[in-house]
Amino acid sequence: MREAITLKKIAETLNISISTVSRALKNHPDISIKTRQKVNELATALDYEPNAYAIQLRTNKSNIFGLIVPSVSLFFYDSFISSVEEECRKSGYSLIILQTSDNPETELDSLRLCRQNRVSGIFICLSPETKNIEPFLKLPKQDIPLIFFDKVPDEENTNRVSHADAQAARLAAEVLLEKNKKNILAIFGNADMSITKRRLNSFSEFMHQKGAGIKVTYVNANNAQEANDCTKKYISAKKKPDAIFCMSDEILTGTMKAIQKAGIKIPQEMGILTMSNGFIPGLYHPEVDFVETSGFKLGKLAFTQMMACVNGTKLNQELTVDCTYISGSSL
Amino acid sequence: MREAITLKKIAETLNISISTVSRALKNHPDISIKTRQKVNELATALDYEPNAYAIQLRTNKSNIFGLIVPSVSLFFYDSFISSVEEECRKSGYSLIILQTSDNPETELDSLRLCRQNRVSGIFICLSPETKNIEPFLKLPKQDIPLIFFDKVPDEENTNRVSHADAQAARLAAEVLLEKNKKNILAIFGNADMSITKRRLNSFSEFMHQKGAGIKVTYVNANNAQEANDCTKKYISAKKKPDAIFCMSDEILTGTMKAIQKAGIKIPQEMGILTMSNGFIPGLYHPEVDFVETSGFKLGKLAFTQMMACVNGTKLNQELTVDCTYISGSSL
DNA sequence: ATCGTTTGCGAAACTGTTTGCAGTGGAAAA
DNA sequence: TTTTCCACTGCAAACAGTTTCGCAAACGAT
Repeated sequence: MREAITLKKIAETLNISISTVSRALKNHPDISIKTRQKVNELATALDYEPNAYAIQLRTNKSNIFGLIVPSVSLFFYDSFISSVEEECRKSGYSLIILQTSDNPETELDSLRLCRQNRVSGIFICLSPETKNIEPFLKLPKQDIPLIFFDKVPDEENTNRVSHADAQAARLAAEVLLEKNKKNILAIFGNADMSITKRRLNSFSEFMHQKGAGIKVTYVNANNAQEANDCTKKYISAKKKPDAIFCMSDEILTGTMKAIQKAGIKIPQEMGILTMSNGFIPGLYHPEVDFVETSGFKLGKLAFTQMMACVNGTKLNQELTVDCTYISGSSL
Repeated sequence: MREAITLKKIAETLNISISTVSRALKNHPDISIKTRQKVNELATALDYEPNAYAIQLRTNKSNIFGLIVPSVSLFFYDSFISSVEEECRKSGYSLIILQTSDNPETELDSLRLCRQNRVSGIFICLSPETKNIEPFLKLPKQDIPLIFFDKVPDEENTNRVSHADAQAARLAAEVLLEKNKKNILAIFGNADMSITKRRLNSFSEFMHQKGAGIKVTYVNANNAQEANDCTKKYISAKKKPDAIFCMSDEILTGTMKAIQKAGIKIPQEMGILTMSNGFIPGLYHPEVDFVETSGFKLGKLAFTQMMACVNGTKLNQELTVDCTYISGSSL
């Protein structure tokens, strides 16, 4: 094992003191230009890089954020991560990524890892299984900023970023109304998740208020397969729905499978509307209309809020990304 | 800013020395059970976590790997990352993720960050633009294990993991032969990438040897749009191909767009075969046949090779994941 | 009473970097 | 000659944790 290059090694090689080397590398005016040149040359030759651990130990600041997510490779998380990493890089931070597989225990392990690494802040998307969020709420008290994203808890006085779920679901309902749909199958996700509740409540509230004469059937599906199953059931009924609303990409993929298998023509026989970042809707033909919920935008917002916290601003509120309707050819 | 909990703080509170606290927390037999209990209680109450930086500084080992990738949110990378993270977690490592956007400069920045963080090893998928890989080849000389994955360079004496591209492309060609296709449009990726060369060479070699009477048209497409364009061109020709082979998911999405738009029936009018991890092919109806190139498997293999390096075994060879044909309904 | 062993704990060194302070020379000013 | 000043450089402490070494005190055996 070759030892790493340190200030000490450079100092010994040049027969000067460590502090001189340190200052020379930072172009400190105290050090003579001759010495600075010598030091810089040797440092470059040896590929010297300062030891982040020593700096972090000294300053008690880490320049690393932790990002805890159910899975990297699931629908929208990748784009969120991509977006946050990009912002981190711009601001000189790095990102440690931890997956929980929706397991609350693993979530706590990840939290511990973040704490051991003295991260400057944590982004977390809670798993639906997590009931006790106390360990997370403790963090801000220890001056570790915490940003909940996407699946945020209801607790007030926390930093949360999410899509404007209510607005987005309402927008979806408006679009369906405008397109004159009269018999809608609306498929939502896991009934326990607050994101589901908010989307469902807003959607149904709007339909109650303005949707006179419209029949809406509400269903919960926990995954793509369940979405597939219930779509199959409803489209083979006598009175088929004339439109299906899917709350998410995951549900859309299940639903589309059933529709394509049944050979139903879109949009002639049935309309489709989903909520998505647009990638999956764009794969189908015709391209599926969607209310855009962008992981990229959410990531940028989350990072902005994180930086505010790091800089001492205590927001402790929920910020949301507004959603827009992107027209496809499926309605 | 509340100060973090340290051994020192616990020691002062209990009026004992730091070393006693350290030993007590590790259940060192030297320390009396009474003292151990006192210390453990207080540590738990204060949510003490050892400072990873202090440990890493002393031991010069980091328990962190760096993973450098063009983009987190692009086709197969998410599943690779997911897989590597999972393995890291199991082995007590963490993962810093860095995106390069296929920019060689950003690649070098990421490398520097990894070095500053004294990562225990680096996984990297080079961007196609990168011509000079010298900075990366230096790493192993400094005892920083380096694993190239997916888009690996040709250099011998490096650790590489990739799909068995030649075997996979040959398998694809075999399948097309078996299905009795006679006029094949084969769309490959960026002509500069070694992964493209290997797949193309193997595919065409097989066709030359065994594909008597089969017409194969080879095309390169740099992205989904180009794949779409060239598919459109060839399927509107007088003598349509009876099968299209896509080298990757990215190409498949472009190709499928053109096929669906043209209303061509699959598999009756045209067969489709792609190389993929299976997610995207499964979205279409009928589901697209593919030769499986799994990011998950590749991630596991990469991690295995990394651990071998960390443990001092110098492999310096290319390992490959064998690919299998997964039958869909598109051939 | 003396010696050896065990128990329980503390002091100090070590990791790499930064930084305030304290020199050390040499030259110029008095 | 002496004082002052300046340009340059080194010393040492601090960050948090681990580890080595060794010191006391207590206890039993001789």
